[in-house]
Amino acid sequence: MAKDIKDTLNLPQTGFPMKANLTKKEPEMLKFWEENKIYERLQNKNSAGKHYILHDGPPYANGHIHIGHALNKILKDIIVKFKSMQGFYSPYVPGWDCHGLPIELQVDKNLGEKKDKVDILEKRKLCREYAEKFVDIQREEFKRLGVMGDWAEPYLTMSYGYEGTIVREFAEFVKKDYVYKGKKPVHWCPSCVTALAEAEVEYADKESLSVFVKFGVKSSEFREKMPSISGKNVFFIIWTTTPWTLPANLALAFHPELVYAAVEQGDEVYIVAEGRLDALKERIDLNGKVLAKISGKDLEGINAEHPFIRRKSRAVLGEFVSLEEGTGIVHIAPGHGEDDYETGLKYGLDIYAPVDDRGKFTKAVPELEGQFVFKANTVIIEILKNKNALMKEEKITHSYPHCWRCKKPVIFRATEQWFISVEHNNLRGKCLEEIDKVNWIPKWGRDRIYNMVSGRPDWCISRQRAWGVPITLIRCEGCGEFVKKDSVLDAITKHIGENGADIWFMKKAEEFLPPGYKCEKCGGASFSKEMDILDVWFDSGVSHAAVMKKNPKLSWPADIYLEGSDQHRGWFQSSLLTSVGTKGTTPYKTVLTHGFVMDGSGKKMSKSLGNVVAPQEIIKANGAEILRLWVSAEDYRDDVRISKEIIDRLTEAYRKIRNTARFLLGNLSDFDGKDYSNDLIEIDRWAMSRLQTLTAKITSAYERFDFHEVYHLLHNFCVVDMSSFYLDILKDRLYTFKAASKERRAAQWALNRILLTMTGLMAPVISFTAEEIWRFIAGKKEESVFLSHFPMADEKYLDPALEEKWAKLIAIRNATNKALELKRQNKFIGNSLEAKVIICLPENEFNLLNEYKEFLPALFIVSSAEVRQASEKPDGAYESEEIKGMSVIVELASGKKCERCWNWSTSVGTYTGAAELCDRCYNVVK
RNA sequence: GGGCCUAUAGCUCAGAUGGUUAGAGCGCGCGCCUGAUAAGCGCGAGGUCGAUGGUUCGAUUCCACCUAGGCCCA
Repeated sequence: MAKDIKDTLNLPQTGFPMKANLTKKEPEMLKFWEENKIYERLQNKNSAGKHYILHDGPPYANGHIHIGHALNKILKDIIVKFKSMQGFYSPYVPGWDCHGLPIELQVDKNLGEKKDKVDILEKRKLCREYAEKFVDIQREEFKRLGVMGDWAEPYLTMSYGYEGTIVREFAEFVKKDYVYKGKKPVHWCPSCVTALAEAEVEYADKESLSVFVKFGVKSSEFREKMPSISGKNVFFIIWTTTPWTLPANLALAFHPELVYAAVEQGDEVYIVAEGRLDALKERIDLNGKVLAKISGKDLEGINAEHPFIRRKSRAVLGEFVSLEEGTGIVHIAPGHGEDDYETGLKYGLDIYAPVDDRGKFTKAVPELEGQFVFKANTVIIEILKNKNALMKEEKITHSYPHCWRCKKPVIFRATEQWFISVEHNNLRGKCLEEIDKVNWIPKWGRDRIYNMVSGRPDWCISRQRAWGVPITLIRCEGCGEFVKKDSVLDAITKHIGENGADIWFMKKAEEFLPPGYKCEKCGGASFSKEMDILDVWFDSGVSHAAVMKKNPKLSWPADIYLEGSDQHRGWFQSSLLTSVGTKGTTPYKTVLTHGFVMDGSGKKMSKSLGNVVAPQEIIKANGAEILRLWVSAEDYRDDVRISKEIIDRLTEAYRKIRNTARFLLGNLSDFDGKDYSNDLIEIDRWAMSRLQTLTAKITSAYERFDFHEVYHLLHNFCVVDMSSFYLDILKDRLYTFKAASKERRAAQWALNRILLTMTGLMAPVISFTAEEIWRFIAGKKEESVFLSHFPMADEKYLDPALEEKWAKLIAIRNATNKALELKRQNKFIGNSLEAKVIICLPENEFNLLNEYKEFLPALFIVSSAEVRQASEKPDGAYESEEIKGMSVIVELASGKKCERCWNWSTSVGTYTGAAELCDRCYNVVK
């Protein structure tokens, strides 16, 4: 019998599963997108539309993708999908950065012993294969995330065409005279006779000889600045752990903000930082009287005497000087240290390094010529002693860079390098101007890159490596002049564009020159090729030229670049420099940055801490969809976190969204698709208005790239407006009314609109699920949700006044729920349909609620409801804290429970043959 | 050490030109329902708004310093 009654209801029916089973379903959906060319069709559909170009920053083709890659690519995908659904022509051409050291090192590692024997072309071939392998791996991993794009035709910085563009852009810099050869200190292994990159350096403890050295100062230097010590025997004291760099000393650095003290000891006066006096008392027995003090910045320009070479050593200023060690005065050898080099550039000092490839002194230092630097330490100490310039020597153990191949200590040594000048042609100034034309999101990105560009040195573009695009310059063997003739540069560009950069290593220098070419300077006919490799940042930096300009689908400049905030120093800057250098303007209109992915406690992930979360694991356990939801839920402007709890919470949220959609689908299974908009009752119009408000807010959030708002808005809509309110109330109408009644059809019409809109709104984020829902929606025409237009708020249904009015009704409903809950706790009622409520309200609220008298049982989901004036409040009523003057009485509803609709009614039992039905149900069923 | 940034309930996020008991959702606890059921509904408990000083009648909101954390440099 009960079963029969149930059959008279319109219960939800759908094949849309409650359990998502994402790990299995996602690959099927990917196949659907691929086989049906959804991305391609989306592009074709919009090809006449306004362009919105997101230009992909190329990840490095090395290793599997990590969670940071996933964050970056999903963010890009959300933007591309949103813009595309809005009708913008927004093709996404992914790329990879293929050249460079990490790949070369990996190939070297694989080669083992053979690495130094294999020829450069063979090694380059292996590098290319290695990069290709990881391009393929990463491509599959990115596709698995649900990211749509031109995966079949990505850009690779190692493709011949791209290599040609790199050479052409480099040639542009040469033609415009930005490129020069200069010196810069690099890590150098004197045993392997090679430059080393930072990644090839290992730090290990080493015992060194450290020395305190006196630099004499002519007393006349202090006449004006420190008259009290003028006329005395004054010395600056320095401390160094590399005595061998003393022959290259050209300056002494002081901190501008530190105070320096002149200490009298015997007949000499020593100047050291005041803040080091205590420490030095112990270290070098410095305990004399302080005669005078002077600020560091006042010492600038004073000349000291080199202790054993006839040369001045200038007092300069450096922020890097610290009080942690030494004397607060730092010995500066611009050819042998990073700070030293920077300081040297600033003060126009020679980048001087009188040491050869094998770490031996050159003839520039006659007394040490031919001696290995580390061995020369003791000789230098002897010399210092003889000159009475040594205050103290001692052995110390400190962390020192070692070569990762031969494990021997390395040195820092200035070598010839190629540079792009940032001062030439006011490149820096122009970049700074361009920075202010860009929309930086978040806006502090502007300050960050502005400060970096303001302070950056010239761009060192040469690397002593094998894997990359060569610096394609040809040198006259006779006079050393480089050929910078346009026609020659253009010919080289053509060669490389057609044959790839390998051609540079296959042909002789002369083969790149016109037959019979003679040096324009000296007339020489013998030439050699430059063999250094271009910095890979130049490769990716010119992607705006190699990709945006060349790919006919794209346009220039890009609407947006989107990368991690580390790229303010990296790609954003190299792109800016190359673009401003050759084209005069920035290649991007907007730059959006995201933070890094941290573990659940905000700490960075590391193998040693064991807190690394791999995207592959989350995909396997929860599905890429959860990862996508995670990306949207986090505020990526700051660092984002990921943890089991976060993923668990998101999985819950996902289920809620999914189940809401499922409920809608279930209740639409018999919808006839006709227009019932004229039959809507007020709560339906309220729901429609809420839907428009949601659409407007979510659209705006997407436009502002505030995806976490999209997530919260969507989730809250499902939970608050739909599940716990509208849908809960609607069940009675949907289940118990006649299937084709206009009341029920009106509800279905609204639900259909809600479902369609929600699905479109979620599609850029939870694409798999949106597409899955889309397939279950009857009566729509596009094959994929992505081919449908992004939902637009329909003004006709937007009714703020109605929403406001209903906000009050909802408040009263909430207060009523509290009263019902008390009775439930008392076991007075269970289901709220067992109750009748009597609501007593003050004038305003009474009038409002009284308008809805007939609707109140539905609103409160009770069997009966009555409204009274506050003055009629009986004793023992529940008094609301939230709504002043409101009180509620909960009574048992009169009559009996209708077995069909479960409402209590006095009409139950009055129908013969249908004693278990209420009048409403009787009339439906009869 | 420098540049830039972050810190609000267990989690993800709101919020205030400084002004009554700081919000939401989830989770958690208690309960209801069994016609969204590995679902749905209700109620409730959770926060000295990172710490300390200062400005102010009043600061979580402004300022300074500190701590923790992050990116990039050194």
